[in-house]
Amino acid sequence: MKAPASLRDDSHAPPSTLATDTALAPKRPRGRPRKTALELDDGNRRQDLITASAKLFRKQGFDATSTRDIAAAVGMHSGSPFYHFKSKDALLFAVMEAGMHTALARQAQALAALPASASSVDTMRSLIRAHYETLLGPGNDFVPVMLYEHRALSARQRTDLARLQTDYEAAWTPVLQRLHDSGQLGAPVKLARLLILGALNWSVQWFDRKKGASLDELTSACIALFLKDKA
Amino acid sequence: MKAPASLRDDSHAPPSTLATDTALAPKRPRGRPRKTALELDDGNRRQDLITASAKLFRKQGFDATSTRDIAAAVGMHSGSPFYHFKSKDALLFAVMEAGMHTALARQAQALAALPASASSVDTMRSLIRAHYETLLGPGNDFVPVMLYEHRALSARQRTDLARLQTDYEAAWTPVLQRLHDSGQLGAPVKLARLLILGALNWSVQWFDRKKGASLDELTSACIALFLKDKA
DNA sequence: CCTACCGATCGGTAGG
DNA sequence: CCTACCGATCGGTAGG
Repeated sequence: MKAPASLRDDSHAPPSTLATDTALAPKRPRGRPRKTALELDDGNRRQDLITASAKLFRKQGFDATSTRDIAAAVGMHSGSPFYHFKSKDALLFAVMEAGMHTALARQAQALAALPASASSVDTMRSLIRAHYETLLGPGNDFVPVMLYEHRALSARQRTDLARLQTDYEAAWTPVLQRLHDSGQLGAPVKLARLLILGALNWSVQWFDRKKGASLDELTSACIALFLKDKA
Repeated sequence: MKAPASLRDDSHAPPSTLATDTALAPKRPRGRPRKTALELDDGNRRQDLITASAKLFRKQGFDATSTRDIAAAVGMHSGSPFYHFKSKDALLFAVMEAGMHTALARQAQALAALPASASSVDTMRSLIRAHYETLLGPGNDFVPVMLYEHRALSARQRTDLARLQTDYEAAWTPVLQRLHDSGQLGAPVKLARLLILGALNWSVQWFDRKKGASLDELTSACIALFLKDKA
C-alpha cells in the first residue's frame, strides 16, 4: 500500500516559476532528457505534467481526462506520471495551487504598479484587468480549471486552497469599501464582491479571444456597469 | 447494434409537467407500480429518472455519476435506465431540456404578471428574481446541471439547447436596451447581458439557502449594483 | 521513468 | 423492467 520512496510529492511543491502558467507546454523533447549537472533533472518534468494536465483538464474536464492522456501529452508511458505525483488528484491540486500563486502574483503586481495618485476607480480597473488576464490570458488554463473542477477536490485540498482564495478576494474588499463609501458602488460590499467576481469568472464560458471584445474593452464595460459616477 | 423497439426516446419528449423541476423526487414506491387504465405507466418513471439524475449530476457531476447510481436512486436495477433512455448522454440532455423549459415558463410567467405600469427597473427586477428562482430555488437542479455540465453534450445536443437558451437570453435585451437608453445601464447592452447573467449564474457556486441573503435580498443587491438612478 | 499487470468500475446490451 | 453479462477503460502499483 505504501508508495515507494521517490521524488514525487503529494502537494506543496513550490512552483518553480510563477509565470509558467502563461507559457505553452515546451516542445517536449522526445529523446532521453539529458541529465544536468545536478543528479536529477526533475522539476521540469513535474512542470510539464502540470502544464499538460491544466490544458487537458480545461478542455475535457478532470474526470474525462485519463492519466494516460496526460502521460501521452508529455511523452511518457502510462504509469510514469505516478512517479511524480502520487495520484491524479494530487496533479489536479498542483494545477490549482500553481494557478492561485500566479493569480496572487499578478494581482500584487498590478496593485504595486499603481501610482500613488491612483483613485479607487483606477484601483478597481486594475484589479479587474488583472483578473481577466488570469482567466482569459493566452495559455492561462490553471485558474479556469480551479473554477470549474472544484468539486473533484478532497476536503483537505479544498481547505488548503481556500486560504489562497481568501487572500485573493480580500484584496478587493478595501477598494469596494471605499467605492461604496463614496456612493460609486450601489450594493453592500460583500454581495458586490460576490456578484462582480461572478460576472468576471463566468466570462470563461463565453469569451472568445478571436472575436468580440478585448480584455481592455471588457474591463471598461465592467467599470461602466458596476460603478456609478461620483456624486 | 440496433436498439430493440421500446418506449425510450432519445431526446425530445415533452416534459409531462413543466413544474416538476421544483418538486422533489417522489418517495419512489418500492413495490411494482400499479398499472393505470392506460396500457403503460411510463412517463412517471421517465420523470423519476430525470429528477434523480438532475440531483445526482448536480451533487457529483455527470462523469462521477454512474448509471447504476441513477438506477439505485429510483429503485431500478442497473440496466433498466436504458429501457427509458438510450444512453447516459440522452438522460443528461433530457435534464437540461426540461430545465430550460421550466426556466422559460417561469420567465414568461414573471413578465406576464407585471402590471402595465411597470417600469424598466421593475421588469429588470422581475427577470432577475425569476432567474434566481430557477437557479437557487429548492429542488431546482436542472438548470444548474445545464450550466455546469455543458461540456458533456454532443454538438448536436448543444445546438438543440442553444435555441432555447437564445430565447431565454433574448427576453433580457429589450429591457436592457431601454435601461441603456435612459442612462440607467452603463455598459453596452450585449456585454451588460453577459456580465449580469454571469453574476447571477455564478451564485450557484456560493449561495447557501440556509444562511446569508435571501433571493429577494440578492435581487435588490443586483438592482443596486447594476443600475444607476434615473438622471 | 518503463514494463507488465491488477482489480474495479462503467456504459451498454441480449434475451426474456 | 430484471438477469446476466461483455468489452473497454481507468487509476494505480510492483519491480526493475
